[in-house]
Amino acid sequence: MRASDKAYAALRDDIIEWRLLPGTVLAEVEQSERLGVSRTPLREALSRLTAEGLTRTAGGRGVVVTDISLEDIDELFELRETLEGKAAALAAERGDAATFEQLRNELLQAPQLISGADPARHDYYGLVGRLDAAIDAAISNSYLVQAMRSLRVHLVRVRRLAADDAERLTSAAAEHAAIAEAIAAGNPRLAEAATTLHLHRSLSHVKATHIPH
Amino acid sequence: MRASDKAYAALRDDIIEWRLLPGTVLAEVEQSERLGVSRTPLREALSRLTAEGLTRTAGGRGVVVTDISLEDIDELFELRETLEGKAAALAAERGDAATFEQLRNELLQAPQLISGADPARHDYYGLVGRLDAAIDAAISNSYLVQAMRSLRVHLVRVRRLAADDAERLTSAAAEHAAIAEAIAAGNPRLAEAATTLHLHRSLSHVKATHIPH
DNA sequence: GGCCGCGGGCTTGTATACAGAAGGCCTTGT
DNA sequence: ACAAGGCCTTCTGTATACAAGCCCGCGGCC
Repeated sequence: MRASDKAYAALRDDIIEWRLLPGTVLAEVEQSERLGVSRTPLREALSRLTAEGLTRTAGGRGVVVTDISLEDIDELFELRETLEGKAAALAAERGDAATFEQLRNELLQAPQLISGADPARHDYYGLVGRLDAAIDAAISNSYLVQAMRSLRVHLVRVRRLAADDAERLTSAAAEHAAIAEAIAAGNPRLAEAATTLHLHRSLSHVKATHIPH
Repeated sequence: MRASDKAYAALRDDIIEWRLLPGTVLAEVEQSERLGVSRTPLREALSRLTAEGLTRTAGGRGVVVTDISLEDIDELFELRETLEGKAAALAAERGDAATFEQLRNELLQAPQLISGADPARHDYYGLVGRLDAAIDAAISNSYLVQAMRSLRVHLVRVRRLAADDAERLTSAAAEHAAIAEAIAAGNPRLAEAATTLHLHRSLSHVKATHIPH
């Protein structure tokens, strides 16, 4: 693995997991020493982070970790609703029914995973990730996929602000199952509606259980 | 201006204007000598281009200019319709009516600019750019704006493939005026519909007058 | 006492030297 | 003659040294 990739992954995780809090200045020499790489690959990592919006240049004083305000969360979900709604609709038109039927059945049994301990819960997140991947593959639009991918980074960061209690995860699993079912049924409008519903509930949950940093 | 910015702008323009054709390999030493900068800022420029999708890494043999296929154009406009449709709707909800009323009036007089020589036509493109900027400002969603901005780079590149005859530009001006009017009227669904109509006609025009490279 | 200007220190931006890896070509064996 | 293997060239990836810019703080001046 390249040193720049290593530095990028390390910094990205530190920011997403809120180990590097908003406002933290990332001086090049300091971070390069901390991560054990030289300044050149570190600069590339910082460029990528800044392009993604996780950091911003602070005019001659290095780059700083960007903040996420309540308005940012609203804007994020507004775009997410647009993109993922369209993605679900396209998947319903173009996707393979059997694939999503299978995912739906697995999602309906997800509560057993959620109620379990941490390793099982990790399996649940993997299942949701497989649904996302299946949708990405079904829509066959690389530009749309890339737009959603760039959003997911921020969304993971926001998710870490909320309390993922078992109750919410159980509801979310049912909502995901509804999306998969609509896609399997080949109903674009229903798939979009199910996605809208899920995202609104997710947003409400995040805003309700918001943990200040 | 930084050397990396200069190299980025030069390469980006060369690619968008089709002076660097798809498949061209951009070796670091070669390009750094051509543009009069060192390898370090040039690498940063190439990273940015690759992140935008204008180039892609060719596994150990530098980066190559990406191609744009017919399917790419379809995918591009599919995403564009989603994003700009939502943007127009949001602008209708949140925008200032007087601003868009003014833009509509100017767009209705645009045929006079289009029929003229090149400097006037440049004014027309500036006018359309002001409409885009007004929509960007009205929606007040930085994530959506950024997603559209990253798309526009590719769209300019595609536009260079089509013949911008006066007839099409006149029609486009009328379509833009319809969008501005719907936004000024505060009608989100109408604004979205007008945008959908405009984009479909643009896509048809591009595909009809497509110039192979 | 407040404001403007200048200098020191630290930061980023750039250039270049070095190392590692990958592809191509030549050679050699079958 | 063809294929496989190794060497060599050339590229990218990394490290470091150098230059330029910016902010902060101090001092003088109004």
